[in-house]
Amino acid sequence: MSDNQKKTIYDIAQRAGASASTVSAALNGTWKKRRISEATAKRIIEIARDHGYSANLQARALRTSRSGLVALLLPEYNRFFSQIAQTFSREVRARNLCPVIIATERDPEEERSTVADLTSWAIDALFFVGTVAPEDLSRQCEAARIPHVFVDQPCALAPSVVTDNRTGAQVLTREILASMTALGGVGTAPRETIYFIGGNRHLPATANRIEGFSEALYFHVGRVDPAQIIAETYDIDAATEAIAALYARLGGLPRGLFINSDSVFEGVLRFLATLPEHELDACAFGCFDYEPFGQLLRFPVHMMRQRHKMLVRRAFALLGGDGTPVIEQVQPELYRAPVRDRAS
Amino acid sequence: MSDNQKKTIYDIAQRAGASASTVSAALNGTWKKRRISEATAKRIIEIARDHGYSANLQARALRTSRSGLVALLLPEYNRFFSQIAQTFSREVRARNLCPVIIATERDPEEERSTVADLTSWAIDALFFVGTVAPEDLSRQCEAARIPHVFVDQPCALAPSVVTDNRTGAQVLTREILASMTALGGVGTAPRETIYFIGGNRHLPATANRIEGFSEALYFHVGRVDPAQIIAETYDIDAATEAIAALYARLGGLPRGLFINSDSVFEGVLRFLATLPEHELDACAFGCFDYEPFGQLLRFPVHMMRQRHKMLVRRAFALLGGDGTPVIEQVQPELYRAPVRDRAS
DNA sequence: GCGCGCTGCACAATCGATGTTGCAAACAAA
DNA sequence: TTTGTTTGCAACATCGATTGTGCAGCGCGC
Repeated sequence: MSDNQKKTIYDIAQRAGASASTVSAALNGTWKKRRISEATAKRIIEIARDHGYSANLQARALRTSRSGLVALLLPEYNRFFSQIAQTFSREVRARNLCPVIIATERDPEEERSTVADLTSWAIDALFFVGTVAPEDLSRQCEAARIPHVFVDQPCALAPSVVTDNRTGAQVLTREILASMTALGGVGTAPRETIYFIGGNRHLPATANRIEGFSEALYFHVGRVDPAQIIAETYDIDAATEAIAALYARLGGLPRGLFINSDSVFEGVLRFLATLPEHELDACAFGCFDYEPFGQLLRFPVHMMRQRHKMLVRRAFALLGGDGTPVIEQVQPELYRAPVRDRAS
Repeated sequence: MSDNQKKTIYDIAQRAGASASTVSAALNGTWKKRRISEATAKRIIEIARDHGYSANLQARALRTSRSGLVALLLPEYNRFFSQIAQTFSREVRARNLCPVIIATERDPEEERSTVADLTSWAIDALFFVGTVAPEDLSRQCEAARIPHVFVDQPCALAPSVVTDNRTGAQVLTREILASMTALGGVGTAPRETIYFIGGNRHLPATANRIEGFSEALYFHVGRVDPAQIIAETYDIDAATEAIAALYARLGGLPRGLFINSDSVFEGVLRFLATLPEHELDACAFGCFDYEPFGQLLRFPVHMMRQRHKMLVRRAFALLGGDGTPVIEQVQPELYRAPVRDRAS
């Protein structure tokens, strides 16, 4: 029925015996404003449908200088970021826009050039998740007048939505301490206390979690030893080494462990899997990230789940604002691991 | 230094005392072909850089009817698909193109309309991963003359790259059977044999895995009971129920379990976590998907890792072809779980 | 001094959709 | 009949980059 050639408004105009501008108005819904009779509009719309017309979006974007594209920059597709991507994708499509998601692999130069590319595409808005150099990126967007928001990693120059890492860490730490109490109490001796492991203390997220951790711990036992905080990197292999080193140094596991992310969890677990079960039973674990498989281990692990839906929704809401730098905090949720019954 | 207004080739042309066409040629590298002197070209390029010029990609795409966008459609961002997305993203960017990744949530209508949208964007190529209605989508692309490839789910009308599920399932099954032998042997009695659990027998991937499973099993014990195959859905809750039902029916775990995907694994594990350890030790597990946490459980799980990089690379290679329907198979890799020593 | 070929560039048409402006026809008011 | 007013639509310029075509100027041969 429809020729397989590309259709333009001019083709439709010819078929309808109307002009291109009339067709345009009919199809993009502005026909009322443009005083096109309802009859003409309906007729054109039908003809367009019959011929399988679909607008050339480049042409539209060129003319209107709005692309209908909304972009998300993320470091990589790990579990957390993938969830963010998923929600982002839904939210964007719900607004009849097109999501563009790009992983920049934590490379600042890659971030820069990607933003430049997106600028050339006349992106309507830009979301940054966990970027390395927020301020630079914000300036870049500012120059191109692109509305933007930061998620998970705050920026001093633009609206940001982040997890309340400090409070979250306090809550998680308290939960671990409670479990430790059940396991024989919290003391100040190396083997009787809790350790914070993983993450990068120079990044805001980790820094805030360390703060919350320290506060909760200080409140409980009155002191915090810097040696209790091991936070140089999120690297998974480094995590395995770090926990092994700690184990060697203490002559066993400590009574509590605050694991600072999914990837660190995986690394730590690699070591833990080599230990006999009774050693694991004598340690209380908490992880600041939610990992479904964490529920399925043979020992309980408390987890802090970041609310990716809320983060993304708030970010969208902030986009509507005037771009003033604010930092919104979203509370994470505690998953409280049930105490396993060791019947067998 | 540079005004914060948008720059066009006309602006640059003025600054350079040249014409727009010369600027265009200089900037997009065709200046040699167009007999622009090297001196002029260099000068223009420098001026463009100084003024922070970046081409309007809509205009370019409109004129050339090539957008430089390459799209990937996937059902959702689970672990496997996220890895695919990651590699896809890299490969596309390595070719100086822009990746557009969209999740269609396994909804055929969503798939259709997304492809229509992408068509309007004059996408250069389209990758489909795990789509519901491959043939319809292929016809749609054909009509719009968009080169396309199917990954992970074959299409009868277009080039496809899929994991060799049949051979993979054979290998995995053999591995599980070997472990079962060590656990007391493979028999035909319900508790002494192996079960296939999860996935949808009406989808090609699962169907092929069932084939491979059956072949390996038949070769080993000479018979396969249809009751040994439980494959109605990938749903995670359904998996928990299915394994619980099986456990109830058999009065315990069977001696071997073939788990047909990451999500099914999670569901099954939810049930397994409630069992005493010695019951788990008496069963050999295999999972057709790779899940890092699977290595870290207290019992061994063999896993088949799909080679996402290879899948994506082959898909790119097929794009170069003439679009003839072929199905390329990629062998998955076996992760052979070490036998845990139960010292403690 | 004329013609020829080459070099180096400018001109202008074009891609498809948008929206401002203009202009007939229809109708109303006077 | 003349003068407004509204209705319904067509013409045309425009967004910014690409590309076929044209044409000066120059060197060279004869």
